[in-house]
Amino acid sequence: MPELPEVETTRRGIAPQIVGRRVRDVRIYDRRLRQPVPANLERLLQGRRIDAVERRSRYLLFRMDTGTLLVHFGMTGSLRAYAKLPARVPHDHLDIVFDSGVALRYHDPRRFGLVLWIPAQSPTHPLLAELGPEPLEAGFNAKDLQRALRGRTAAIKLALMDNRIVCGVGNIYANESLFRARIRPTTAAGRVSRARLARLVEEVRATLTEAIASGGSTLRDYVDSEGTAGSFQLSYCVYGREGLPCRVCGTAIRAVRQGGRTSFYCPRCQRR
DNA sequence: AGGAAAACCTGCGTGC
DNA sequence: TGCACGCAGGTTTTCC
Repeated sequence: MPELPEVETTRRGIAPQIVGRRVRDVRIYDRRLRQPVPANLERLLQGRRIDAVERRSRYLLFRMDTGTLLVHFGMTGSLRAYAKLPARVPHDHLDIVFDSGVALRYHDPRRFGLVLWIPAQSPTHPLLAELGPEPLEAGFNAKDLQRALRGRTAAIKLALMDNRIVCGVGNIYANESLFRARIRPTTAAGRVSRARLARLVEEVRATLTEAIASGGSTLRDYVDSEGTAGSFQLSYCVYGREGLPCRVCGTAIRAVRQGGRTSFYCPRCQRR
């Protein structure tokens, strides 16, 4: 499910329901994720109050006085809030029940996701230590981006999806942002001019902001914390549109493989 | 050291 | 109907 807009949509849906609430019960059904769900998670969370729900890159961070619960959705993970939990279905991994009766359920068929505990006194967690700037914050700008990409021969799209350069931009939104900035995904990152990088920064911001406003994208199964589907997939210009006419010029959209992922672009609108 | 490829998983659509 | 194959929103590891 998750690029930044889907994680942020989930955060906004969940936070008002659980901030200030205490964990009444934790039930774990399947610990198998990218790393096993911690053996003592139940004890760590029991009775703790949620002070805040934050997002860094595609990580959700549930802040408590004793530490932070870190949740990542991998490719297919999701977190939903329920006033009353429904019957379990395959790939439900765990429930966190609060004193209000609201419960969060984590579901992840492919198990690329993560549920980890970070103690309050520990240094920056390795997963968070090397992350680049947030794309919607001032740290993501043409000047710093140009410095980061100087001399790089890797394709601009791969750089855009590199969490050390800028975090949270995945395959869908990298493709869409590059189309809107009129930059071909295969162009060497170090060869994109400052002016074009400035345009790219603006288009990444606009694309993500619009996607969040649409509640994210629902491709196969993603729904927000309330179970509502996102609608940004209806706005795609290039993603998943190989062979279909460009919405701007009518030229057939092309697909190419980069870094094991499919890139989509308009050969006429994105010349270099 | 940068960069490409493979690995980790399950589910679904397609084509034979 | 069944089966083989390829592909999918991410990240890490391995290999050149």
